[in-house]
Amino acid sequence: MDTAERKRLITRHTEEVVTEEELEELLSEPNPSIYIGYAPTGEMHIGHFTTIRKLADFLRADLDVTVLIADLHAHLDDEKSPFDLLEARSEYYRTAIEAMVEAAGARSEDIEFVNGTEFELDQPYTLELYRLLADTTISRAQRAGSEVVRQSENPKLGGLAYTLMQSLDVAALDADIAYGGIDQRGIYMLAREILPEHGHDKPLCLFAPLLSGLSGGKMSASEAGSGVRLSDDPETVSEKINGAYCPQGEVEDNGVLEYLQHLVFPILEEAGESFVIERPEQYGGDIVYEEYGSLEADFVAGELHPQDLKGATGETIAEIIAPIRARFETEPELLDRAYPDE
RNA sequence: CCGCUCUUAGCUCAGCCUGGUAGAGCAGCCGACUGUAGAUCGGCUUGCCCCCCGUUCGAAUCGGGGAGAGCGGACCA
Repeated sequence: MDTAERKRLITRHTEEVVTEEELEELLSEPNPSIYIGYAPTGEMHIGHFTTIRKLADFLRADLDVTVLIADLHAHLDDEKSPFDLLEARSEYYRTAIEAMVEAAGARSEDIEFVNGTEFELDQPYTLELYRLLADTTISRAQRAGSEVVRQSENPKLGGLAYTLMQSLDVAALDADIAYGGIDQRGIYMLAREILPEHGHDKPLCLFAPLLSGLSGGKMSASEAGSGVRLSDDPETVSEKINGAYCPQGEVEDNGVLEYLQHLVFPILEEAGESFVIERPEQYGGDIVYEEYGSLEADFVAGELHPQDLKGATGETIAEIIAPIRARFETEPELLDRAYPDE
């Protein structure tokens, strides 16, 4: 596989590469590596899946892929996860991520998993962390983490340590590329700024798009109806899609279209399938789309009605998450232990 | 260590002074209207009023004790 093809695989369906030149250069070196970190907090949803799907592309492009289960981070961020649940949630996250990778057509054994507590408590790491703490202003760290760390009237120090630790993780895991949702941009830009000052390599960054919530705002793990959970059954998926904010002809803040663009079509494309919308004769009969662009064009032109679109979208998404959902039906205790109060 | 403030619906808070067992906004749910959703209109749900003890016929409200949170001061001879 040539460099151009590898680059295409790595960057397709992403939001931003920092920088393309650096990526091309990196791909000429042996064994380039990429990592993504997840703080095991709320239950995973299809937004996570859009991001994790890409790991299959990275493997195809012959990158070394590491997934960090950032257990400490889950607690440092305003104690989103109680300390006592870190282990259970880490286990759930790892299983869910493995299932997503498998569903994306790759082998989860090809990915290296590491928990934060396996190295973030070691002396070299903590010493380096203290040096970063000594060298970074509060406002700089706050700004970098503002899209990731929970903001509150009385912010804890943990949120600031979180940001520096995530920056340091890139170096500690020896990753050439830091990958994550575009919300992580602030933190990794900080990493690019401060890691070289402390004798580490400047990481490349690759960002995935974030999906809007179905009610118009950002998708949130804590807001039950705002996104499709991986554990939702087909009926629930359809209900959520049917209830989504989806103004006719409008693309802005339209969660349904975003799901199609960033999740459904990329998967169909990979599988060589097309998107079939069943539609009553009175509204024009069934219609088939091969790619997202023409669907959006029809939608904007008013030739595709939201209700027809929602039906097909719900069904397709339910099929997409079916294998992941099945994984947890065989081991329901994974979810029960991770979220005992739900 | 000392002082002050706060704790009431999922969230933000009002009510407390002048006791009569609780309200608003937002959220949520259900209808109407749109071939979806939203918006709009109509309707509805929800509470250990932080805990314990006391006063009282009656305590969210008054008194005492305690817990949690926030802020400030002091200590730095």
